[in-house]
Amino acid sequence: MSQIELMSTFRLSVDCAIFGYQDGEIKLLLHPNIFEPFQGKWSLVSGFLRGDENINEAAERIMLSRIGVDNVFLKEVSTFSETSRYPKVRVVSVLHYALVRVDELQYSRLESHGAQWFSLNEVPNLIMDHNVMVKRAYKQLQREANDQLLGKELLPPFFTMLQLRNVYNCIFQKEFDPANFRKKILSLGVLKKQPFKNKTESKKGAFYYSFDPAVKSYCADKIFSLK
Amino acid sequence: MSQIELMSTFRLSVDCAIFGYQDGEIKLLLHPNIFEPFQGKWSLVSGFLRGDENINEAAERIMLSRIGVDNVFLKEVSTFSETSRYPKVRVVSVLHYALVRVDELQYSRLESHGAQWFSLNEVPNLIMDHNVMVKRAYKQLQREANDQLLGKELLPPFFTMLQLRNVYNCIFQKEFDPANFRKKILSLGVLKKQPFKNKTESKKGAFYYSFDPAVKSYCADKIFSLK
DNA sequence: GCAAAAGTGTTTGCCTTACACCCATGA
DNA sequence: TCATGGGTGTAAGGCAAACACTTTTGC
Repeated sequence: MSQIELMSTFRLSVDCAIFGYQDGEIKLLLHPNIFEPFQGKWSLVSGFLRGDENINEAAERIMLSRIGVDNVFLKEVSTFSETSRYPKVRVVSVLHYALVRVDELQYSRLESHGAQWFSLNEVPNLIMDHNVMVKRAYKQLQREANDQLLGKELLPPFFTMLQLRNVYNCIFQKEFDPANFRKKILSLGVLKKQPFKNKTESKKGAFYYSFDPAVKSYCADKIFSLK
Repeated sequence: MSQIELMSTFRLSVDCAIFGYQDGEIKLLLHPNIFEPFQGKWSLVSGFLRGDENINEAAERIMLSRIGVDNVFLKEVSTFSETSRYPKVRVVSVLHYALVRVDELQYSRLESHGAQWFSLNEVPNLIMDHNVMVKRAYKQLQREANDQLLGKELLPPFFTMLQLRNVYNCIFQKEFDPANFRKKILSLGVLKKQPFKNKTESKKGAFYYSFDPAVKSYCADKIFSLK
């Protein structure tokens, strides 16, 4: 066993599967890689850990510098460490997933990097093991969307029950019953009814809701049984 | 920003919270650290990633070399990457948890390293952030014990319903109702009744069960609602 | 016979699901 | 007036918690 093998040097990459909600579906933000040998191929948003930050700080820095959003919903998913996943240099990645409001992103910054939103069923071939990462990140998103009420991170501050239900329909790839969805969500006690209506999506008009900032922990138990 | 900060060199540590089941309770295997400045203080079982292996292989190598067991149930939990968590060198850790059968361990190997089993409510002060690691690993164990029927990894090949229930009582820190537990577990359809009984734990004698090797995925949904 | 665990059955109440039904209104 | 989503109500079914009850056998 050579000394190189025992004391390997490598770089730690922080990769972010960034999910947004646009045109009634969950989308994934990709950008073209700028380094050889992957130049031009689509990739998750990523960067290397620096000496003056922990992994979470690195993820926040990368999100801010690449898409210009701060205070992002960010969760660690898992590591990727196959020895041959990157040529020449050993790179270990820590995958995260992020939820962002598409309208909050600075399009100028996105476009300057060539970033684009992709539907989840139209994700192209990505570099390295990034296609596997997308699948795993999405699974974790599904699991956690059932542990707590997400949506705050994907929707504008005020949203209708229809909009929230559409998000959940997308995430879980199923049609929730409108009546039961409403009752279940309201019973969680984390939404605040607003005194004004959205009239663009129905004739009658639907009240807007927002997340009650007074409630910290959204849900202790599972939201849906998903049978 | 100095070059050091941008291109930090660091080592990647693989840490294992090893859980076993002994004397009717869940225990944690610790060993005394051998490196300065932590020499002699209790620590999780850990080692550094080498250049010729991925993280999972490293964890398996460490488990085999330290406690002499192969084919261990191993799950990645999360990373720990505070910049100041280790003096001088930057060390990023990937925490795992492992389930082992206490009787399978080679005691000679354990003792040569000075390793010891600790009750979960008697865990001493550990080095670095290892106490936080133990808590997080245990929480993940709880979550996953509700996603799938564990126990195979902690109990001998043949076990009674009482033994399995005791494991679950320990993991979830609650008393499951014997009748309901039996019905719930058997309804999962993953256990195989054996044609012989254990007579040491009750007068009447309880049939042994084993995990049915034909069943791969133990449980798709939650086992207990845990309200 | 007593105690103690094994094992089965039953009742109760809650939660989910499915769906009926009325409301409001733009086209 | 008709279609569409908003919103409320309710009946049926499934499931889990609580617990009664019988079995078995070492002491």
